[in-house]
Amino acid sequence: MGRSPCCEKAHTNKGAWTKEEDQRLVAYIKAHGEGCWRSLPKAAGLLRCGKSCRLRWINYLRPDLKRGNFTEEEDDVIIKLHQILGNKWSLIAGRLPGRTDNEIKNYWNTHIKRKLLARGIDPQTHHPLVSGAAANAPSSKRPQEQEEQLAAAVRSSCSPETSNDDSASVPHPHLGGIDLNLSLSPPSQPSSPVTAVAN
DNA sequence: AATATGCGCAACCGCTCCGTG
DNA sequence: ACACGGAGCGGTTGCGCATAT
Repeated sequence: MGRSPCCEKAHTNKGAWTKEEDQRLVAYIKAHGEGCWRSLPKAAGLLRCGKSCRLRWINYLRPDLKRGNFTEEEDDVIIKLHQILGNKWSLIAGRLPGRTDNEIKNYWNTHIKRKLLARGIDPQTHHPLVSGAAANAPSSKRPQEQEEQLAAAVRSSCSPETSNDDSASVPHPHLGGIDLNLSLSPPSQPSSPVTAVAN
């Protein structure tokens, strides 16, 4: 309904990023930090949409990214978290330092889905395929509810700081013994990621 | 060696959420 | 209380590479 586009499409590049564009973006964020994405491209001298810059930075250029293969342990964490959160990739990514939501989403769709299907498990419901997959998907909950559920799980079982009984060492029952450190924290620590860039 | 097919990753698109005036 | 704009998220697509035929 007449919503203004996020950028002037006629004057923006699309498709794969060039080395020069990457360098410009990195240099700008090093110097100024992650500010207003909408105005960043112009300020940085890039013919890109702000959203595109943000995505490129978060998914590829951020200095704290791990990259490389997922470990078995990470696989497991993703599966467990997906069981609780559903397709909330950003929340899942927040529990896996160095991994991005896009990366996890891709990994889920290409590897884990197949892995679960091979085990006879429905990747959406995490229930056995044979029984009618009419189970309620976890993603039907609102994000806030999910966070609250996670926080509650932490308080009741995973928080060594706040709990004063032995349950601190007992992970969430759904999590199969994995300590997920489900504290409510933003995916990427805002402690000046710019300064994390090696100079 | 050439071609076809499948797979994985990077990027785009559109929608929703959230903050601000 | 409402409208608007920006940021963030999830789904989907397209391209390039690897493998099979």
